[in-house]
Amino acid sequence: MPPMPPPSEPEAANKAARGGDSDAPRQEIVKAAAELFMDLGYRATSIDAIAERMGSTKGRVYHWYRSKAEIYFDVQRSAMRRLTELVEPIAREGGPPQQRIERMARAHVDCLLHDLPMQKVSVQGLETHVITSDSVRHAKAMREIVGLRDAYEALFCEVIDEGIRAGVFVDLPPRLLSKPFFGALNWVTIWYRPRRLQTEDDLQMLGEMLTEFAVRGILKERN
Amino acid sequence: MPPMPPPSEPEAANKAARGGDSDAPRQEIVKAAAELFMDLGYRATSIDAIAERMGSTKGRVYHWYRSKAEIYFDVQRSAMRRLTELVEPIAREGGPPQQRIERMARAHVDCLLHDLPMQKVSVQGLETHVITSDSVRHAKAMREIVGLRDAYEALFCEVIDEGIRAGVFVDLPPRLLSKPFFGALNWVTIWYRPRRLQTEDDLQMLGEMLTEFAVRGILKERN
DNA sequence: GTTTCAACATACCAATCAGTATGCAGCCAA
DNA sequence: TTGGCTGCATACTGATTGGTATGTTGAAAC
Repeated sequence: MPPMPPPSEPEAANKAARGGDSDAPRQEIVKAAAELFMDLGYRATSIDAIAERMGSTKGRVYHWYRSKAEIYFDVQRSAMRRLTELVEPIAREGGPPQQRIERMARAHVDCLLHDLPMQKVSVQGLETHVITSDSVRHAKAMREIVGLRDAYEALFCEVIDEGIRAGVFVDLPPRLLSKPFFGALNWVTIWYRPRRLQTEDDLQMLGEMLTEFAVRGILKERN
Repeated sequence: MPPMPPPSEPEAANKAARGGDSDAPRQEIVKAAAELFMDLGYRATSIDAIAERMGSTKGRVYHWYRSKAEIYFDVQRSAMRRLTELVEPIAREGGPPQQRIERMARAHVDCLLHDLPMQKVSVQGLETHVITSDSVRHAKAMREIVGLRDAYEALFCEVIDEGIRAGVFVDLPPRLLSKPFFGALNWVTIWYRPRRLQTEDDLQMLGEMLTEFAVRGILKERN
């Protein structure tokens, strides 16, 4: 595999953007790691492979991260942050619950499809494979990730609850109803493989189709 | 972990039941392996751990299997065989497509829930993590598993196609429509954790709820 | 110009683990 | 009773890999 050219993105002037923590080199590592986690899984991905994908060596990775698990948790954080940034504004909007949940689902799927590596790692229960190896050491980070996911799913559950009380969604516990709802959407991370000839239009149609399926699943039939 | 007592099942008289291949000790290994694959993932599961779970040692495992990948493929085969045995008869029955697809989905979910370890390993794209390590050596076994899964999914696609032509299901390619359909059902292998206080009734209600959600997703709305 | 330090690269270690080689007990046939 | 064979257990090896310890370099600070 030929070494990748340096990213040469507009990397200027975000040095101390955040608390001095989340940097540009860290994001590059997270991206490379997410791609490998997606293809090989967490265990099978070696730090050397992550470094090689960036055209560097292990030293660089361990300069920015103290362990592989820490990289993994950053992948999770990034994924949840992007989803929340996209979906939360829609959830806070007004309007009928049916339209809001549809727009939220659509944004959710679009994010999955356009950021597949990170989102695939995040969305599947891959975490269990990590915690079991070091259940004690990373308990705090695990709780944080679980908290982020719970808060994100709560956005949907609240809108679903609204729709139930309005009588337009089937009358079941929102927490339970959200499971197959997310299933219909998130399953795309399991079966979908990006093709060469796939256009942006194809992705849009796919997103629309999955969204409509999921919404039909919660809509009460109106005879 | 205390060593498990010997299974002491009715293990008599199935010695040469099949072609002399699939035996009772092999099934015990497959079961132990499936449970560990589910909890830890393929890579993180060591042969020693599989043996320890059976109260034996590595020698026993390697007496019946030549590699870890071979065990993995047997888990897949067993899972697909059970599903197909349950669902195929329903698919071959007569009756309206809506009722048939509902019964098939129900049988599918029930099988997932009652055989979680094997089915979870089978249903998720865990396979990719295996092939990438030895893509050439296990290509044949991989093709077999993929073939089994394709044939199984085709059972659903055919009934869906019937329903589309009858005008009761939404008019989309069955192959595509089946993706979120399976997603709504299969996602249960990701979020569901068996609880101590879970009764058989709870499982039944869960299966019913997921099935109804999935069927609503393909049903054309009748205004 | 030299001190300092961030940002890496290189070399190395210890642990894990798939797979192999070998030992060994019991059973069955001759 | 012996020879062979099945069904394991035990001992061992080579390869991988997470993590550490130690160089090295370029540039800013003074």
